[in-house]
Amino acid sequence: MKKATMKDVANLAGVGVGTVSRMINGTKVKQSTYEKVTQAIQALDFIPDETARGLKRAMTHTVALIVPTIWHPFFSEFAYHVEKFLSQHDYKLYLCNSDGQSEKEVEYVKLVDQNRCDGIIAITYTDIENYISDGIPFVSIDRLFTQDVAYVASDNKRIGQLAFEVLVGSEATHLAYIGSHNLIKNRTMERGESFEGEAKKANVRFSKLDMLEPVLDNKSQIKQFLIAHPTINGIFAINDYEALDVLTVLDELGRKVPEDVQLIGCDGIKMSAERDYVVSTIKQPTEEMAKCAVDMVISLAKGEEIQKEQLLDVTFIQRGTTR
Amino acid sequence: MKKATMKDVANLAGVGVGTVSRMINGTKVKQSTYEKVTQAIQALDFIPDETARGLKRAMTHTVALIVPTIWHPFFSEFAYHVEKFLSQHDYKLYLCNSDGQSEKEVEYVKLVDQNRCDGIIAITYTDIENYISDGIPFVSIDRLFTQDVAYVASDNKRIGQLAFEVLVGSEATHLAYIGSHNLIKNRTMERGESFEGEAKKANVRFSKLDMLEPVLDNKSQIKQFLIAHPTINGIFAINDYEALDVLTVLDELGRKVPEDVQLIGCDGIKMSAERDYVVSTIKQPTEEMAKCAVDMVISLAKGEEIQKEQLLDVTFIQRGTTR
DNA sequence: CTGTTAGCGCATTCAA
DNA sequence: TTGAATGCGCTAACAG
Repeated sequence: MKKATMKDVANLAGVGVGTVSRMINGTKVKQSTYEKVTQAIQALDFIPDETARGLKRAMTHTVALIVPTIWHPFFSEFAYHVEKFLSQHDYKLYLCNSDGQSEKEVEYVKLVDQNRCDGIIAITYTDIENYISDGIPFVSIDRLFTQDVAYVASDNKRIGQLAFEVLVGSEATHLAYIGSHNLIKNRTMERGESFEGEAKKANVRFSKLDMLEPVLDNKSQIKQFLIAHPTINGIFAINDYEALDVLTVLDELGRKVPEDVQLIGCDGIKMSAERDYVVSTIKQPTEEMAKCAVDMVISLAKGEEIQKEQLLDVTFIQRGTTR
Repeated sequence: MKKATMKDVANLAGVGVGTVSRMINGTKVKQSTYEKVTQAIQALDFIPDETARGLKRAMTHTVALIVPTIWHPFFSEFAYHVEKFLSQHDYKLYLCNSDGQSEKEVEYVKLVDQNRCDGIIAITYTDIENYISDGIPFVSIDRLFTQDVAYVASDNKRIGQLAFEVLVGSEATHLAYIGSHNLIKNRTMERGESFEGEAKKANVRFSKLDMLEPVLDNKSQIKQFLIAHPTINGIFAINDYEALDVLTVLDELGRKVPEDVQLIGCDGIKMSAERDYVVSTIKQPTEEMAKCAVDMVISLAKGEEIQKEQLLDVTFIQRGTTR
């Protein structure tokens, strides 16, 4: 049977379409009509056409999430929470994998102009700020824009400090930072900078390996570095993947973790909700970041004024790679 | 500036709206008008309103993907590929986390009736077949429906066979299957069944631990089982997570892998594209499954007739838990 | 090849 | 409180 429209409902209930529309949108109607219409809706299995509503209201109740790839535990955890919170507000989510390519990001940003979604939450590490037509509801994650773009990020400076505190607190005497970066300024760089800053300030022995992306021979560079600095006994890696690679290399070098060397990662990734963290780590508050981003983007979509910057706190998670 | 509409473009170019529409939809027009219109489009930054197109054509070029949770490497890999293939066909993807709850699945299935999407790809382990109004474009993954629902699955019988062949081929003499299942009939159960069948057929010593979900004390049950059957030296786990738990328990019991005991998981999960598999495993052809599902759902959305059953082949991936 | 027009299904204005 | 009418932006049918 063909899908029922509002007109069908109105006819069956013996009222005007306007009345049905108002009822659906929550305007109060007389009790008797309410019942008639409700019956008609049920009888016809009527479900409002969201496309038509979208056209009329110029609002889709949809948000696009742009990530480099959903196939990564940090992004998939984030996406999970974003969808959860959006869903609580009755919003739908477009999933957009950019593969880190600027052109794809730009393509997905157009979803707003096409009226396919009301706003965008994006994790990008390329240069797209120039393509964000201003005025579109856009919330960036962990990214510092020069322009007037809303963002939520975890406190990356605090991450470096915390890593320092933990390592020194458990008697590391020669610290090292191991990480990589690309040319776009993003906030993860601050992790290493503040870690280094703390070490220098406290006059603790410090070395670093900061590679320029794309990094092809990550593990061999790490190995070289660790051989060159054999006294390192406290390592802070820029993220948990890097930490896992460091762990592998340490193992190859026959160095015991955490007895000989302690290691802290960053991000707090887990393969999935019920699995454990992979190393001792500084955890980003993924769920709060998602909630924050959702609240912001919905507010922006409604044209409300918001606090454009949100910095959230991080926590240390103790696992097997520190004592 | 307000968004330009087709009418604006038509006015500026001095043509009718129909002409503009036809141009956008690829109908041939005279070279001179083509140029005029193209200029007007660029001048006005015109982007067609997809909501209006959707209303008119009753087609949204959007597909919904329902998964238990995107925060799981198998589902996020699958979702990654699904989005990639959809994108190649110029389709968008709604991400839907069901948390394994039937009500949420039903809610998301309604997206089709709301005209928010043209079809659905779903990985479900609950009893929703009754809620799928027939006729809606629905493709199920790894799930055996009693009704006339299209599905794509990997060859789960072959999975069990392959696991058997590999283990026996590398000289395991006492095989075991470790897994769990719930009450909904799904195809993963076939993995253990065919594995057991092969063992019986070949007269190889065989034990099994098949737990009923929800399993609360997975590892302790595994430990008990392995202690009760100390001669087991070849284990097939229903999936890679189960295999990881088995690995942990074996380690606790001081049994060397793969020297004392060999272990094969299933699914072939990786934390992300560039990371490695976590154990020796029988890999599901995730990417092909995604391609297949996308092709099927788009065909169904177009009203085409399709082959409703697709069984795809699996492969053994050798890693550190087998010799 | 092109302009005009009639809806797609709904929300909203204006009268009643 | 309600019905009727108008139009959101676009596509497709029709006439030229």
